[in-house]
Amino acid sequence: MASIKDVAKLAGVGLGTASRALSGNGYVAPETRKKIEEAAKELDYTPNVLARNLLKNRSGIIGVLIPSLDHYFFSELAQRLESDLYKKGYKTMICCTRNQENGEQDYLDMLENNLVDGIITATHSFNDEAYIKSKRVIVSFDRDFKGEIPMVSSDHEAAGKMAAEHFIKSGCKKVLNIYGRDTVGGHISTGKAHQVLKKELKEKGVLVEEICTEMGISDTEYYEKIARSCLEAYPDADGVFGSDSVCVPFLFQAAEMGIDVLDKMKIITYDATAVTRTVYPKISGVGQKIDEISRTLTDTLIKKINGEKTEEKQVLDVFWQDGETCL
Amino acid sequence: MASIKDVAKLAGVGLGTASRALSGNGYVAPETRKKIEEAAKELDYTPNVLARNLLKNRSGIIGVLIPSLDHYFFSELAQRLESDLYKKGYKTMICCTRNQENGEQDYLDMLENNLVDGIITATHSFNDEAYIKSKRVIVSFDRDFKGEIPMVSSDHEAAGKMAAEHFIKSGCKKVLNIYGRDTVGGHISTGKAHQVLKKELKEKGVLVEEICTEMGISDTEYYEKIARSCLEAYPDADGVFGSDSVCVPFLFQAAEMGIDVLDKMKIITYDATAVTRTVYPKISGVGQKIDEISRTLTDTLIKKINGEKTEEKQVLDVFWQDGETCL
DNA sequence: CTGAAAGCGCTAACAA
DNA sequence: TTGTTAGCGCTTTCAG
Repeated sequence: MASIKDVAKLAGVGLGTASRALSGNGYVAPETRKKIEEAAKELDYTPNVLARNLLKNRSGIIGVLIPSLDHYFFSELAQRLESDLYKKGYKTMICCTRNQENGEQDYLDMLENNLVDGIITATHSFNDEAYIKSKRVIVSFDRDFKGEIPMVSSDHEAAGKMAAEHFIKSGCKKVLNIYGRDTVGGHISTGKAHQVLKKELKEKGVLVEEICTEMGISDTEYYEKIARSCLEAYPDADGVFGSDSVCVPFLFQAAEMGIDVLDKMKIITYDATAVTRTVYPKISGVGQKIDEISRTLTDTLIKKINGEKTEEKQVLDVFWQDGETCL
Repeated sequence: MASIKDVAKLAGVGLGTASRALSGNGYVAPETRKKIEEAAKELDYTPNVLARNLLKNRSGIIGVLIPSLDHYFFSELAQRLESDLYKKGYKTMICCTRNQENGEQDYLDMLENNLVDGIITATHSFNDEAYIKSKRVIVSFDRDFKGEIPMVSSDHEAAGKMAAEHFIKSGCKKVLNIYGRDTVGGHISTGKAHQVLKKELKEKGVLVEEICTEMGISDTEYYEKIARSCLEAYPDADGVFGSDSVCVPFLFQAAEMGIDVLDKMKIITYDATAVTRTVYPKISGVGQKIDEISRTLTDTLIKKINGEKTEEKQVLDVFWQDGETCL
């Protein structure tokens, strides 16, 4: 591993000169520069970013904390984040906190450690204090740290309203409201959409049945069971509102049970990630603008890194995805 | 940011002693240790890994190069890799090379840069030389660097045979063999499975129609179009072999066109990732053992990091996924 | 057992 | 324009 010292020696110049020539900052005579570049090439020199990082006290790496990658929503979000961060000159360290014993704390330590220049967190599992204690650069997705940490989220309230509107427009009389039990209290998350949906529907005299599922399960069979038991328990339901993980199996379990879902009930999914478009019939629903979320998170993070003032809370629009399962 | 120097000063000890106490290497008197630890706590000291990395010339980070995260197979693989690497004490830097101008080279540079301790590459887009030139630690998934770089892959030949067997057992007479055009010549990849399938089927007198799709497209609509045109062009086909991205839309497009696929034709998917189990009817197919792939890649990489000898080529079994679309 | 000093590879300030 | 020097924060000899 040739160092810049070796290059300088071979080129017959001082250490500083070599550094300036190679890093491109500061004045170097064209001739000298050429000599240095040749020496560098000959020695097959590559700069050691570790040393540079130590000096600048930055690594150019951003930690992205998500529950898991093999989940439609998060894999899309991670994809966008990686891409956006790359464009801004940052590398992405991916940190999946689900399945990992002490993962979140461990990853959070990277900030104190200077291993990452900032963290984008999109998990809900950890206690707030550890985050807030950290004085470094953190931006949160969909999780409210009471103003201590800038947050970006989708307008879950609008999502609930939008869904309610479509159920009502479709003339639904009894809607199954299926959502994951919130593991952390007080955080704004998709739960809000379910609350609003309920309120809106009740006001219009639509019956709402609440079905609580366990959180954080990505097991297909679990959701299939949920779907089956719902279909059995509420044969007269004519509407379903749930996450993609719920609605996709719902659609297919109904088919398997010989129920003509399209005719019998309206399904509205929340998140409307790629699967809901891949399957047939396409599932109608409310979607989060993942690319906009990613861009906003990235921009906010970089502002914070640069010491600029950032907005405390940025709420992004949701959109309606046309499909076959609801008007 | 309190440094170890500050801690030493506050504790009234030498720099080295503080370091030994805090890092746990070397002898320190219990009393002294206590003093140092208290000082560290008081100053809220956290070690700067950047400095440690420079000294040790390692970062504890592994680069994982994949085409994209929002792809069923790769998101699952990335998930497993992150988890396996974490268990071994490494952090994962995720590097998506698709959509990124000069991404692969840029990420590859990280190795030379010392930013990562090793790279697991699962992309097919780049020229081999850049990889082979690099003398550092690389392990490849499903890509043959002619023995220069250890490779892990699935037994695509067995996959082809397995698929053929099932088509034959089901009495198929005309099978559509749908595969992406290989962008890079000579690399072993899923293409091998399609070759073998063709050979095996022909030997048994089964007709095989070859359908070539563009590579690297994750656009649903594109595959829907493919499915439609196949269904129209080959109304008498009774078998389909393709990737998940092909088979899922195929199933649903057929349904949309009012074709009773289950009755009319057998579908065998290759990769059999989670989607193929989520949808109904479940799609039969050949699967790659992603967790085993991940474990093998990780183990091999770590062996290389530790300077141990590694196997040049490790071929892993594929498995049959029972489903409704083929016996 | 402990302190001082050297140095990982690089950049930046200061002279020359 | 260039060379020298002083660190970034840490670990690790090497004396003591």
